[in-house]
Amino acid sequence: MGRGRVQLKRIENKINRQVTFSKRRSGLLKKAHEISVLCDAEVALVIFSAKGKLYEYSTDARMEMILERYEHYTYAEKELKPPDLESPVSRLGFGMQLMGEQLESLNLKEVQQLEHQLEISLKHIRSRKEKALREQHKQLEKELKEKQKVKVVTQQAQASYASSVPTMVELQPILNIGCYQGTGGGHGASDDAEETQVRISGSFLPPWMLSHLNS
Amino acid sequence: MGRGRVQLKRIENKINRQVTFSKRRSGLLKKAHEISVLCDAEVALVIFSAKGKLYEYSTDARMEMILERYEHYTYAEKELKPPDLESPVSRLGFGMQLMGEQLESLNLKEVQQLEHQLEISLKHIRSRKEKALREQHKQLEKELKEKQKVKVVTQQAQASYASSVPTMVELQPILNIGCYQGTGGGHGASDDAEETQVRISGSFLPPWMLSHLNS
DNA sequence: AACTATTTATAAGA
DNA sequence: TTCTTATAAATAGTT
Repeated sequence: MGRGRVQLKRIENKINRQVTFSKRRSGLLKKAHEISVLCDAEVALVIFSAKGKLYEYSTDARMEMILERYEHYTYAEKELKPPDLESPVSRLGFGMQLMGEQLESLNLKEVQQLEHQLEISLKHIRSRKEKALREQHKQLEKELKEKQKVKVVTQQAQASYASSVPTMVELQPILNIGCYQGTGGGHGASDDAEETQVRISGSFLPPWMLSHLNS
Repeated sequence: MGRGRVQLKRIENKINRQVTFSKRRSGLLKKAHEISVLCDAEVALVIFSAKGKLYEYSTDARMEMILERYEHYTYAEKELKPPDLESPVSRLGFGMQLMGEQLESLNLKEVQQLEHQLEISLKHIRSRKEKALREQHKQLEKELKEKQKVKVVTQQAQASYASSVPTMVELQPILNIGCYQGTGGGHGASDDAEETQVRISGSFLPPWMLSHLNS
């Protein structure tokens, strides 16, 4: 509507884009209000400008109620999604994702609280990792000794090998390498009985790192 | 737009209302998409028909994220309410808590993945913290300069007039209350062209909604 | 921020 | 419902 046809693509000229945004925004808000009144519909409209400023319209100023109604309406759909969204890890991932989106808008205090929380969590995780590592070491050592025993039994003269059992220090890198293998998007073929999924949205990377892959 | 002028009031004829709803709905969705693409804006539009059917549009199908962004943006206004358990930060905290409880049951691989994710997240958070710190610093410096300016002015005033003349500092809050400026339906940031609006009982009303009040 | 030439949206009719 | 068409509205480019 105007002197030229509209190409549906981002207006590159900044001034032009700003002016058009201003004009169309008021047009959109007006039309949202009109359909609401004329047709007895309930409308919620949220617009963030490119600069991040918020504009909104909602029927009878009931934004929260309409959004709640929306959440309720779409609730069933979300529950069917594959990953268990209620699992702690998924919830964590979701929180992280949302936080990534909003990081820019958090204030200093919030950011500091988050940092603190993450540090604590990281400490717990590492402590747990150490324990898991130790357990695996023990297991491997045990298996090695078993093998050694067999060797000793079958090759009775090999007693000198006993001192060559790998130490913890030597084992470490092997373990690390072995355990990082094949984690990309796959879930362990291990016990599915446990609900302990670490997979988040098909990826282990925080979603905001992948944002450039999205359309 | 059509063969007759539009009265902004509910269309009483049911058939007519339904037809108009259908037409205007598609028009509204189209325009929401257009402003989103043309102007690089983020839009969330939710429409419930009178019969309760849901129609929606959101930029890049990111409805949930846009609504979260909205919730966060308007958080300040809702500060009086109990903590929002659905907020990303709350959600994150809850996830962390549950995860702590379940840590023991994670295997080594899962724990390492979690550690990795947390490290990345921490990096993001810290980067954001740096930025927030810098911003706060700038703001403080600015305020200091302002105060010093005022001091100079008021000291001069008090020197030449009676001491009962209000200082700028005392006047400021009064001025702010008396001359409240709406921000074009937007909140916060001072960018984007402004538009005069009237705030009534917690809602911003744009000029076009008040047209029937004008003679 | 106003002003128009045009394009778009759409009310009514078929 | 869908299409057609006359007209009202929105708005792109200009001043």
